[in-house]
Amino acid sequence: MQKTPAEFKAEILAALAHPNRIRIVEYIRKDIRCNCELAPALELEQSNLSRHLKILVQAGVLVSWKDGLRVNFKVADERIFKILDTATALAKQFVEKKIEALQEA
Amino acid sequence: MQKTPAEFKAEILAALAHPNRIRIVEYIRKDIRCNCELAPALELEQSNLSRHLKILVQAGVLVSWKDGLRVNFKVADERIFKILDTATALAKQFVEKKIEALQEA
DNA sequence: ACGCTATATGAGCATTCACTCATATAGTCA
DNA sequence: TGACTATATGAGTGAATGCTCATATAGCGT
Repeated sequence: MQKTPAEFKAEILAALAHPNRIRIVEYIRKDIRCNCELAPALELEQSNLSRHLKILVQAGVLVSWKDGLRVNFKVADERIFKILDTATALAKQFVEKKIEALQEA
Repeated sequence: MQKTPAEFKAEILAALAHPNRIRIVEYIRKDIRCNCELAPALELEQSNLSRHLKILVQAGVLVSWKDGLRVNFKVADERIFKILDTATALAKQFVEKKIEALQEA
């Protein structure tokens, strides 16, 4: 079945729309990391991390390649960070507005 | 319970990460729309649409105000479109790369 | 071959999500 | 007031998600 444009956009956003996946992407930033390094750093269970990484790769957020036993990852495109940074700015502004509204009341 | 930074970012992305909600936001773009106009235009059941709109408002993607019987909506911030447009560009590029890879093989 | 390390995946579980139908609420107008 | 319109919400359902434990696979070094 053919995917609609909205479905394509939703897919990449859905891949990013999870706290642990955001932590993974931000931890990797410009460096190259392997699964084995991420698990202890982010305190994620190995199989859980592996599944999150798979989701990110399948959505095109990360690219991965094998290096012996390890699988390395890097962020596929700088624009991923633009999305995250914009989301951060919006979230921050939204929370601040809410606090303002509370203080006025 | 205190929300982590990653959770805040994930929330706004999760609000956007659904095909129907993307369609809603893109239909509204810069215009002001009411629930009653969106339902037939997007072919969404009224209660379903109402719930999607609630999610978008709660995440700060849309702002709403009452006007008589109607509830009107507009997109809260231009940067929402930056996120959507970037996601679109990334999705497009990713699909194209996949097709290339298939043709090489 | 063996053991060891890194990663992937099957199965099961609890939770959340998207949807629909029916009903409730709120505002308008005669 | 009552009829009508617009929106919200309770309840139920099936599907998807995130997690964990256990097991499988794959590549290394001895």
